[in-house]
Amino acid sequence: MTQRAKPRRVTKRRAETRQRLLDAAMEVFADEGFGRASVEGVCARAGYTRGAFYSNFVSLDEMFLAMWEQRTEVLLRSAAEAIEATEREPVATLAQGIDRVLDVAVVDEAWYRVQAEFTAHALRTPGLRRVLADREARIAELLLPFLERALRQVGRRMLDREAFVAALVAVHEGTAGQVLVEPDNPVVRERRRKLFLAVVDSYTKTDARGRA
Amino acid sequence: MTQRAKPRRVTKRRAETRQRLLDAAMEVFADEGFGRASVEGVCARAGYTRGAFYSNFVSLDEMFLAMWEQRTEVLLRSAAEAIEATEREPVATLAQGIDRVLDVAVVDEAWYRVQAEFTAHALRTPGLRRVLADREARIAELLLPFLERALRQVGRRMLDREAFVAALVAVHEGTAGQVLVEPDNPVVRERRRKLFLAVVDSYTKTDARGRA
DNA sequence: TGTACATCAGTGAACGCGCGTTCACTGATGTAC
DNA sequence: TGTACATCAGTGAACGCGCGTTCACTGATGTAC
Repeated sequence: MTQRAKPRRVTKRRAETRQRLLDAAMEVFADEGFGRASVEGVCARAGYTRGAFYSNFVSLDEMFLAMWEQRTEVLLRSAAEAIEATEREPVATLAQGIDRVLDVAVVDEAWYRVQAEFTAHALRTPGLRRVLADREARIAELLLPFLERALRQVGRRMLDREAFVAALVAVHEGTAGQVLVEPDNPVVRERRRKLFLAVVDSYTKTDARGRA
Repeated sequence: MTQRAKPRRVTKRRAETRQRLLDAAMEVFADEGFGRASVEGVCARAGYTRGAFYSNFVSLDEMFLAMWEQRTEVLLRSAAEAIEATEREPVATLAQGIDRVLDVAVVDEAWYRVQAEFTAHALRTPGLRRVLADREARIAELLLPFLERALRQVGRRMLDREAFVAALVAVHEGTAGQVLVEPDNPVVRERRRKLFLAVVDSYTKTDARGRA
């Protein structure tokens, strides 16, 4: 029974402000950490006064969620595009397929930091676990068709689809942390690739029909 | 040239206070997040006034590091003990060995949250990456002898020792997150076990000598 | 297309609170004899 | 073992600042004619 009947005029300027604030939030959260970030700090970085924040968000918590969801969405979309580009050039070898997976699963430090803090935050905040679970489901949904096709091109097929995707995600997150802790050590990055290969090898088998 | 010549009397009472503050910090950081925690909050939880904090620590940052190092130390030690208890009852099957690994790599929510935030914090703070890297090295040091022995008992040996441990750690951290996001879903936990098994299988081979 | 008007978006000042940090002080603890 | 003394550990009050939050106001933006 709230008085939100009117559809509101809203528009361009407002949308831009909101977006600039969200972008500034990403930077500030990555630099200082979510917990240490202040409304004042985010607004200053975006070039607004604090009032602009309250005109667009209720709290930093709400803003963090909005920012995280938007960034996640963008990441998934760009991954989807990268994957579609695949359609044209089929995968020739398993190793080549792994490289494609690694191209999609980018290791970005700023995002890793934010993601780590968001996970901790979500585990601490009642309704947010589901948000993380849903994201994992969306990743699976997005990745499976691609994996299926790529594997077929190399004469393989998945044994347990869900478990396979979950394993890839776990390995991505676990090794991303290691890569960032020792950013200048190429051995760590190579181990990451090797572990992906091991997982693909374990969770798939050569297909009777498409052999070689 | 500081005036710290005197060895200071220090003792019991002080050590207890420090410990109570560190314990309170663990609770507060897990509950509210490191960034949101305040000196006041930690002291209140420990039952002291703020002065006690400044008598023992310079800043929350220093305290976080001290607390993290102490907890890490305790975890590693207790893991070492659990491992030594192994000496007596040899491992009969590979699956049994995996169970032992899973017993050591406990998934604890409070600690996971703190660890996630500490990692983000460390990536943000110049000298702290090394601390994380050193920890991984210590884990390897601790785990390798155990893994070697257990594998021998099952007639297997490691192909690349360092890569193997790194893979186990990555898989532990990646799947721990998944388990905590869906704590009531037994499938997720089972997938974790399965992934550990896959890794062990990939990074080791049956030993020519000790076959069956 | 131009103008007059209504509504909105963001400003900036104001208020107050929580808390970081300091410090003189006192009860606790260890030491010397 | 007991006592007197020195030093320390933690207290609690005080100060001030950063910042969250509110709100009357104004320039910007869209709408109607």
